[in-house]
Amino acid sequence: MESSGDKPTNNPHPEQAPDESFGTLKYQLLGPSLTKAGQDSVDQQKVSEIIYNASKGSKFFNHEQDRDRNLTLKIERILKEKERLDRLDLSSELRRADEYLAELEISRDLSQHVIHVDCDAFFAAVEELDRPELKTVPMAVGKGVLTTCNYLARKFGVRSGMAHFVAKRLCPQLVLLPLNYDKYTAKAKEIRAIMAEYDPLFESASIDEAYLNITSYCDENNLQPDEVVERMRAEILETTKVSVSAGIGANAKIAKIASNLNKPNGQFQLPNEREAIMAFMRDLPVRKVNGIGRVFERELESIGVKKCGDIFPNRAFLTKLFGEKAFQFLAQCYLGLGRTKIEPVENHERKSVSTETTFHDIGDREELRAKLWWAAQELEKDLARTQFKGRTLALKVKLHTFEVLTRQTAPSRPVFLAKELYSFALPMLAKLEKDIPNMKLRLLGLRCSNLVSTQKVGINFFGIATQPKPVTAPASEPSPVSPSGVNADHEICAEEAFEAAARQEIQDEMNDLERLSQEIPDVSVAREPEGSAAPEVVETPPMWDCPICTRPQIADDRTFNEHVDFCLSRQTIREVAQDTTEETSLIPHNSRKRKMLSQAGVPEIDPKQKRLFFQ
DNA sequence: ACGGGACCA
DNA sequence: GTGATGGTCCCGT
Repeated sequence: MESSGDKPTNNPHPEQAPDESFGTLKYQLLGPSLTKAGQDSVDQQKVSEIIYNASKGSKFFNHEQDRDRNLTLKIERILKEKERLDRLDLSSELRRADEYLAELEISRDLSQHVIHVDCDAFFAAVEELDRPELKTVPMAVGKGVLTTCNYLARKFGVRSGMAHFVAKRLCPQLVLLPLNYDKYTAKAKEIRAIMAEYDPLFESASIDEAYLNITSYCDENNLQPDEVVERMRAEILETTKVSVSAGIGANAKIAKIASNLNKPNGQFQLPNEREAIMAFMRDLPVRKVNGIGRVFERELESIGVKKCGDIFPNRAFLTKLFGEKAFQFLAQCYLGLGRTKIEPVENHERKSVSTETTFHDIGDREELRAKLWWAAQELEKDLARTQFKGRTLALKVKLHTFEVLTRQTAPSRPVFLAKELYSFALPMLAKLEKDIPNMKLRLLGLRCSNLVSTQKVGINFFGIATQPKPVTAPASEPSPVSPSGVNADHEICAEEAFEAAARQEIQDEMNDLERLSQEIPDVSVAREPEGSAAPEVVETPPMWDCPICTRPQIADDRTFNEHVDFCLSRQTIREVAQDTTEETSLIPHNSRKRKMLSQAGVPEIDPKQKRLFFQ
C-alpha cells in the first residue's frame, strides 16, 4: 500500500536513527500487554515518552532497538514482495483462498456456547483480599518485572510485563508486592471448583483463565448463556471474593476476545449468528485476536491489514507473504471461526519440560557450570514430578546483550537424571564459550522434549519399557505409555542378557560423557549446595593438536571433530568476509556470523526473498 | 527429520 | 535495574 512513511533504517549509527523509527520503537517498548483493559484513559503518548526515557541506553533498550530495526527491514522486504505480487496474475491464488474460505464456511458450527472466564487483575486482587487497604492505592505484584497490577495503577500507564523501575517512574507511589504463588494457586482452586459445576470438562488456560462449554448446562437448566454466566460470575464473586470477566460466543476465539470487552467485572456476549459474527470481526483490530502479537500486527499493518475485515481483500497475498499456516489462521479470524471443543488440559499431551533462571551477568566458566548444574537439578525435579524423560535436551542461554541462543542434542537414550542432563549439556555450553569470545550470560536454561513417559507402564531404570505382566507378543498390544507412540522402537524384551548389554552400553556412555565433561580441564562443579554429588573430575585426558588453530584439544573423536569443524567454519567466514560477493548467502540467516558480517558492511542476501521468489 | 530462531500467551 | 514456562511456525540443511 503506502510505503512512504516506513523507510528502512540502513543507518550505521543506530544512536542517530532518524526520527521515523522512534515511533515503532516506542510502540514496541510499550510492551506486549498494550491491549489489556484499563488503559483507555491513559495518555499513551506521554507514557511511551517516559518509558523511552527510563529505558534509554540500557542493554535491554539496545536489544529492543535491534529487534525493531530488523523488523523494519523485514517489513520493507514484505512490502517489496507485495509490490511484486501486485504486478503478477494471482487468480489461482485467489481461487485457492476462496476455496479454503468456502470450506471453512461449511464447517462453521453455531450450536455451541463457549465462554472464556478471566479473573480481573488476579494476583493483585488476591493480595487485596488479605490487605484491603491496598484497594485504594496503585499496587502491583512481581519482582523485577510486574506480573500484574490493580486498576488504580493502570491509570498511570503501569502494565504487566513492565520493569519494576519503569513502573516506578510512571507512578512513584506504586506499591510493589512480592509474588505469593501458593496463595494464588489456592484461590484459583476455589474458583475452578465453582467453574466445574458449570462444565466439569472445563479447560484451564492459565492460573486465572479458563474456557468452558456451557451448552449442556444451558439445556439442562433451561437458561440462556448470558444468564448462566451472570449466575456463575455472581457465585464466584460471592464465595471467593474475586471478580471475573467473561466472554460468550460460538467458539473459543470469540469468547476470548469478548472477555476483554467489559473488563473488569463484566461480560459480553456475541450471538451465535453468522451475520453478527462477521460484522463483529470486520471492525476488530487484528491485535485483539489471540495469537497476533506486536510483530505480526506490524507486519499486517504494513500491507494494510489493521482489522480482521481487511484480511479478505488481501487473501490472495497472505500465503506468499506469511506462509500457509498464517493464511489459514487469518482466514479463520476473518470468518470468526474457532474451536468449540473444550477439554481439560490433562488431556493435552505435554511436549516439553523446561527450567530457566535469570541472574546477574556471568562470564566466569566455573560459575556458569554451577548454574548449569543447578538447572540440571531443577529439571530432574520437574521431570520426576511430571514423570518424563527426554530424548532431546536443549540448552538455552541469553547473552548479556539479551540475545537468546539455543543448542540441542539428542542423547542416545532418554535422560532425566541431573547428572545425565548436566553431562549432555556441558559440551554444548563449552562449545558456545569457544564460539563466543568473552561470553557473558544473564540467563541459562535446560529443556527436555521428545518426551518419553515413565508413567503407568513400567519403565525400568535404563529407560526400557517393561510390561506389568510378561507379554510374549509385543506387537499385539501397542503400549499406551507414551502419548505419541515414541516408545514404539523400544523392543519389549525382559531377557537378562539384553538388560546386561544395555547396562554395559549405558555405563560406557557415561564414561564417555565424563571424559567429554573434561573438555575444559579445570572444570569443577562439585561445590554446589544441597549435598548432591556432581559428576566427579577424572584425570586430564590425552590431547591432540588441532590442525587449524594448532591448540591442543581433547583426543576424543567427537569432541575433536566438533572443534575442527568449528575452526574450519571460522576460517571460511574470514575468507568469505574478505571477498565481498554473494557468497555470504551461504551463511545461515540470522546466525551471529551473518550479524558480524553485516556489521562489517558485507552485503546480505535475504534467503526469505529467495523463497518467496521461487515458490 | 532435525536444529535453531522468532513469536506468542 | 526488564521473568518463566510451554507451544507453534518457519527456515535451512
